[in-house]
Amino acid sequence: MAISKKEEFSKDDIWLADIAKALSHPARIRILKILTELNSCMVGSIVDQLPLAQATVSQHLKELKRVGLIKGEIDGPKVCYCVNQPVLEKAKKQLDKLFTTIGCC
Amino acid sequence: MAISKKEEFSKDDIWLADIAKALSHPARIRILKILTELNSCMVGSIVDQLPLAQATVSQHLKELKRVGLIKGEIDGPKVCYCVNQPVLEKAKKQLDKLFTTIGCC
DNA sequence: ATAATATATCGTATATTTACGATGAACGAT
DNA sequence: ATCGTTCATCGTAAATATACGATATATTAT
Repeated sequence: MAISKKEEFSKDDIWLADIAKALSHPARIRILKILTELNSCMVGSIVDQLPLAQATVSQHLKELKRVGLIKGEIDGPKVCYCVNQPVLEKAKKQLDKLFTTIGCC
Repeated sequence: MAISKKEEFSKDDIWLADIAKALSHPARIRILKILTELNSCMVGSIVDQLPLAQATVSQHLKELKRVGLIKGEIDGPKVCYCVNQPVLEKAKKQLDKLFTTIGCC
């Protein structure tokens, strides 16, 4: 695509677009829900509930981690992932702000 | 990516992911704001405010239209775009539901 | 009819995303 | 030390997204 023009927009818009990108695959939305549903948050448990290979799930987790929506703590050979509430709250706030700005509700 | 697995998720998750995808570029977030700010919503007015070529803006409008977030009415040689409130409201509702589900606020 | 204006679409180049198998790295148990 | 388990990363292939110039289409004005 030649050179990306994304950086020429406002910080806020770039940040929110990036959060939206992290939410733009059903697997990643499902993962967020699974992390909430399960007491355990091992990667294996997530893989079990998705129609995707372990390597693919790992990539999706990486994308969610990249924007800060989840965080992972190493626990022996396992990794325990969970939703990162502060970022989630910021995302909700910014999305609400956008919807208000563009006249919703 | 070989064959997409997106269809193997729930309708709701697919729909919300698709809305998120439409919001996943700062230009498209900016466009939604511009459509609200401007009394006029001609494509030309939008192009003037973005660092992108007309063809590129047209593509972004197409993506927003694809998911129903905006609609365009032909007005002579011009096209008047505006935010599609019902879809916007559904998007907000579904996003709120997601955030509530995953424990936010 | 012709010209000017507004927008969409086509063609194309490059970047990024999605998916997977295979491999590697880290840890716990034997 | 070796083995099994858990997860990330590498390499790779195909799909999709982004960007633009050029062109097509449609309407209004002359």
